[in-house]
Amino acid sequence: MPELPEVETVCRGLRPWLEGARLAEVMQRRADLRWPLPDGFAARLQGRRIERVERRAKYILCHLDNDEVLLAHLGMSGRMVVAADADAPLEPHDHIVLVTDAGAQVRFNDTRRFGMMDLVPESGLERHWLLKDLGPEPLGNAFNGPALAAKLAGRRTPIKAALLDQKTVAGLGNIYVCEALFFARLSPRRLAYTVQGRRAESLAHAVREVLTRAIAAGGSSLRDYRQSNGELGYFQHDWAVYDREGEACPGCDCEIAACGGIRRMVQSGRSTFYCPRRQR
DNA sequence: CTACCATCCTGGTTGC
DNA sequence: TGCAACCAGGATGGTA
Repeated sequence: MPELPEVETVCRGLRPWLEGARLAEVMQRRADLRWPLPDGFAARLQGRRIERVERRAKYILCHLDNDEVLLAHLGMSGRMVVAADADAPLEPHDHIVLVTDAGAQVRFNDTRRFGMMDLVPESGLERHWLLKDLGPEPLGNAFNGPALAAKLAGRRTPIKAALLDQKTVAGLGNIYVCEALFFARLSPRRLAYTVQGRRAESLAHAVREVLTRAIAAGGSSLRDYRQSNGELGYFQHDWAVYDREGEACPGCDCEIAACGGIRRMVQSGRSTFYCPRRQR
């Protein structure tokens, strides 16, 4: 699912409804998502004020007024839906419902239930087992060519797999890895340790660029994903290679009949889309 | 370290 | 049309 641009869009959509609001009521409709929810989950949220909504990688962090943080991940199919009508009946897979003192409702809906929520003390946030090994934020100051090169040094795994690894850089998923490799003109098969110097510079730049453009478009909408106001993101129309097998490469001017256009292959069990002519 | 696989779930699409 | 197989934006954990 949702990768960094979609999660960023969700956070931006939630802020007007949640920041500064107090949770008047929290409905927990099942005991577990991907993992069990913590003991007393709903009761511990009830009455708390949400001070800030932040994003770290693909995680949503709601900082509460008691120095705890509501940590959430959307998994593959998770959505945060702001209910226009608070009386509207709950949908299937609406697992958690937050009701604010202003009467707004945020419903966490997750069909495949690969998402998670947890309550974490602010002081131990960085040491949380899901956060402690995350690499740098790709849009932060710590992410650049040399930093990426250092992470890739010595790694004999394909660059595609290295970028999907959240320890290398945090927040990329299958779509944006394919897109970034295309713009950096690097083959997804290239071994990670060979991406150094100018290539690492170019890749770091491509990652930043594609994420920035995707956020500006409100993310990509596949089957499940919508912005929290119900609008669709539209970056899926801007994909250069993802889900475009057989189409013409937007960077080459060759005849499709001759080159076959964009290819699809499977790497570590996931689809990779690329242009074999342009990406080396 | 690395690759590979299974796993958690549901639902939409494809192919026979 | 029916039904089964396959596929999907994520991420962990085990094995060899």
